[in-house]
Amino acid sequence: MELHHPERSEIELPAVLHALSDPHRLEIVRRLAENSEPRPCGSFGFDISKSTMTHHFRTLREAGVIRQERQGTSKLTELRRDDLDVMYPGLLDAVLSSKSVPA
Amino acid sequence: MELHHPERSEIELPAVLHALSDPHRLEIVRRLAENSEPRPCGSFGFDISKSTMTHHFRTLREAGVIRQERQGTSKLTELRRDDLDVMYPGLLDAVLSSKSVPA
DNA sequence: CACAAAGTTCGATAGTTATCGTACAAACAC
DNA sequence: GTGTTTGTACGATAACTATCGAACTTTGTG
Repeated sequence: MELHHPERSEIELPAVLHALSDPHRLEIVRRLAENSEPRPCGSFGFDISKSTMTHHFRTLREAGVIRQERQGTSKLTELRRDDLDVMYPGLLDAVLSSKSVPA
Repeated sequence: MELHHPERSEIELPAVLHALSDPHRLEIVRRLAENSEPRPCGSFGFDISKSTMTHHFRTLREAGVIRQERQGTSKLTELRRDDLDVMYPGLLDAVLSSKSVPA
């Protein structure tokens, strides 16, 4: 399947806010921000099923929050910090600077 | 009915992000920010029903984004900018500084 | 080739949400 | 009192969402 990523200019604020409003997805974004190396989806030790993880990653990707790329049998994920900082300056920093809550 | 407002320390980030992720509610918050006078709920010319407006204002209030107070037959609404700026510094500014989209 | 690893797709389900119309309540004006 | 204004409560409904398990695909490894 093709991975659809919105262009920078197509990243919509309500979609970004909605993507970040789920505790699991918020935690994913926090961890991606702490460790800026792209990392596979499976490297988050959440206690939820693989198909649910797929759903959350797709939500983040389609909102323009993350970028995903196939790499062998896994899929590397990184934060679209550059694009988000241009479109919505300060938003990601504000979200990330608040205390983390266990997912 | 009693109006429940969360304490400042009880304002949860996912709830705030969710409250702001709806285009109607985002527009309400933008207008409250532009004109800092408390204003009645009916003073937003949205083309949605009164009961839906009640729903959106309740969502914003229970998330801790707005404060509401009865004043005669109407109800005055104002942004909880002080509390939001303490709990999540920069968040509201980042959201408000992005271009407005018609609801 | 067979097998393992990492994700996706496909229902299914239970819960939430945005919307409406109608009926109701509270405060005010007359 | 009768209305008027402003908003709430109550169903109802259609759409969306978070979750799962089972089957599948793709890539790499032996």
